[in-house]
Amino acid sequence: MRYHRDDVLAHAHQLVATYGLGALTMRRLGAELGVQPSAIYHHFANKQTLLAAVAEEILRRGQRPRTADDADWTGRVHEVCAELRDAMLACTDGADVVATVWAFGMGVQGPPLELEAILRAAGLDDDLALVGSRTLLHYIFGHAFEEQTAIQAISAGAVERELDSLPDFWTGLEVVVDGLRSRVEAAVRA
Amino acid sequence: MRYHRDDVLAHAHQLVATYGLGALTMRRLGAELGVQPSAIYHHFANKQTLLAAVAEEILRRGQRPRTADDADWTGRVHEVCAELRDAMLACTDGADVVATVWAFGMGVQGPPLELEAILRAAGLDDDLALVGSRTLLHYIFGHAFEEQTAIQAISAGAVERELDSLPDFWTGLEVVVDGLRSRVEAAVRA
DNA sequence: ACCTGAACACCGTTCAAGT
DNA sequence: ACCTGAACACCGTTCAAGT
Repeated sequence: MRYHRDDVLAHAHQLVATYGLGALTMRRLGAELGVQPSAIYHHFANKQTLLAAVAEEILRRGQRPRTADDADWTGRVHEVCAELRDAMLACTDGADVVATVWAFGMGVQGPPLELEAILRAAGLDDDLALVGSRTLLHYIFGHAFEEQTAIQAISAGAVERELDSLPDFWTGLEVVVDGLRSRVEAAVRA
Repeated sequence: MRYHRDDVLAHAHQLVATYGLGALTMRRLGAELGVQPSAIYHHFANKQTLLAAVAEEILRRGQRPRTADDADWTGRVHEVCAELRDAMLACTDGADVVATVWAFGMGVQGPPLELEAILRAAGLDDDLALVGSRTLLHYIFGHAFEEQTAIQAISAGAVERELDSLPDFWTGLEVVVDGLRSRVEAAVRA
């Protein structure tokens, strides 16, 4: 059996989604495809590149059509944040994968660019739109990573942490959005 | 030569601080101490436990005396956030280590508890103080992790990202604090 | 274009046994 | 209490060679 890049990527994504990031191994991926580990290197330069592709795939699968709602910037921010969060939570270790790839500056540029554009359209200058976009991202990544890790740690039996000690996602997001609102109002007044 | 737990921990911390998280290996740690890899397991149950101890050590070394300034809660929040951030940035991969250990719910409880207490003292109820503390933490972890990774990627020659595309830490923190301020003012009015 | 086979230089962890 | 020595079951990556 001979594979293309997309076949290998699909299998890599399925491996992560089903068994978690720890299961994504060049050797295991090769074995599941019935191929030598070294064969993977024909499709991806190294594991980091493969992982970046998996992150993009996680986001791609989570994409939803935007509801045309140009009136309120906060509604548009919520929509993008919810899509990003849901995409990560739909995949085992999804937050870890996406946040790691993002931190290394490899791809995962859709959501941050979209948030930046929304904040600029709301009236913020370029610098503040960048800061706002990144602050939202850090919050979303941090919350999703923590929530996902806690859920998995609990379901794995290592009950060292209680699920109810996890604060609600939307309450925290609202705090950040409130902070941005004060900047938007100041910008609109000027 | 025979070692105690603290000797092993000090060497593990130094390994991470000098060469990064990737250099922290049970085998390498043993080799540097002139001991078999299996000897480490006499002092730490496994690598995860050792890593948690390293995270605590990173925070311990970054501890600073608090300037007694009870008047303004925002000043106290800034102080804790700055200490946490500086502690992580003082160690190679410090943000990665501390955020990972935190997400796994093993230790690293000082800063979040301190932030919670400050927010409660400012007038927020328990739920909002928890949300606020976590939101600040996610922001600090996310920003420090990204900044540290970018700096190291650039200094390693892999210049795929520009340092000036990193938004300022304090501007983003101010956005979150502004969001919290609106909650504190609402709580004080009630 | 896609893959094999073999090798290199590593991992974490366990466990019986030693002092 | 602290460590040895050996083993088990893995890693990512390279590279010449095959079809």
